Amino acid sequence: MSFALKLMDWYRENGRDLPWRNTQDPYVIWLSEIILQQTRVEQGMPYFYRFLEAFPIVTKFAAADEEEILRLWQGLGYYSRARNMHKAAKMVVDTFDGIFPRRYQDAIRLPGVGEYTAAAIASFSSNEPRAVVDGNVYRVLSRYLGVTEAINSTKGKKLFAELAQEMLDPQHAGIYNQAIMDFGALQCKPKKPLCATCIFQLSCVALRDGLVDALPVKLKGRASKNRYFHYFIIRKDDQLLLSKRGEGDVWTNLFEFPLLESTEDLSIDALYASADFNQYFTADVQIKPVGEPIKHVLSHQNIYARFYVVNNPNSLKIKKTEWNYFYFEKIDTLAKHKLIFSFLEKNKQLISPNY
DNA sequence: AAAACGGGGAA
DNA sequence: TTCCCAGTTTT
Repeated sequence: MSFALKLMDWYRENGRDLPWRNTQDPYVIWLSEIILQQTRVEQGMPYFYRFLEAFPIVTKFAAADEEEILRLWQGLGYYSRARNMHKAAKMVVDTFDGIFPRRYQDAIRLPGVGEYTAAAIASFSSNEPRAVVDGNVYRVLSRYLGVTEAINSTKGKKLFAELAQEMLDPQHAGIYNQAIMDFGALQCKPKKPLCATCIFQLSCVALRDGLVDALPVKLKGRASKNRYFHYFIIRKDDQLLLSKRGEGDVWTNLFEFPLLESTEDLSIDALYASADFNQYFTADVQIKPVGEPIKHVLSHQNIYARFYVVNNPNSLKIKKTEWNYFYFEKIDTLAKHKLIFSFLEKNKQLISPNY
C-alpha cells in the first residue's frame, strides 16, 4: 500500500478531533491557520474560540478596529499576523466581494497568507490538490525519505515542496494534509519519535539508516542580541503615560511605558547621567526602581527590562506624539505586549492603590 | 540568502 | 539551555 493510503488509515484511527476540522468554511480555516502559524495547537486553541466569537464572519472582522484585534491577539506573539489578518479581511470585502477565497491562487494574495496557509485553505475547504509544507511535513518527509538537505535552506525548501506535492494523494488532498501533520505531531515527533509503534518501520529510510535523530537537518540561526530597556512609569492622578510603539522593531502598534534603551546594562546612577535621560527629564527629577527586573526572551533577542517610577510628571521635558495619558480602566483594554502586561499584573498596586 | 518577527512548552 | 511549534514578510 502507498505512503498516502497508509498515512490516511493511520489518521482515521489516531487523528485528533480539532474544532477547525469540523468545517469547510474558508474563513474559519483561515482564522485557525493564521493563529497556528509557529504556534502550538494548545496555545492557539483559546484564541481561535475568542476570535470566532468576536468575528463569526469575515465582514465583522473587516469592520473591527485594529486596536480591538490586537487586544484579542494580546499574548500570542508575532503580532504582524493580527495586523495582516485585518488587512486581509478588508481585502476580502473590497476585492473578493465579501466571499472568502477558496482557491490557492486567490488565497495567497491575502496579506499573511503564504504557501503553507494558502495550501491549507484550498485543500481543507475544497480539496484542491495542494500539499501543505509545515514543520511536521519537513520532519516526516525528511525521515521517511532520508532527505539530508537542510529544511531552512532555499534549496531545501524548494526540494521539500516538490517532494510534498509528489507524495500528496490528489484525490484526498484535505484529509491527506491533515493526516501528515497529525502524524508529525503525534507519532513522528521532533524528540523521541515513536518508531517502535510506527506503521512505516519497514519503509522509513531514516529508521533503516539510523538517522532518525539526525533528521531533519536544520541550519543554525544567528545568536540573540541583548537589549536593555528602562521603562518609566509616569502617573498623573489616575492616569499613566503610555507609548504606542511604531514600525520597524518588535511589538509594532502595541502599548508600553515611555522607554529609554541602552546597549549595556545601566545602574540607576549611570541612567541619571546618560544624555538620553537628561533629554527626557529636568535635573530635579527623581526616579525609584519598582518591581523586579525582567528578562524577556524573544526568538532573536534578549530584553532586560527595568522599571522606574517617576516622582513628578512635570519633570518630563519633552512630549512625543506617540505618548498619551490613559486612565487605569482604559489601560486594561489596550493591547500591550507580554513584558508590559505581566509587569502590570504583578505591580498594579505599587503604581497606585487606585489601580 | 538572511534576518526579523513572540511566546510558551518540553526535554 | 536548546529546540521548535499547522510560517510570512522584509531586507
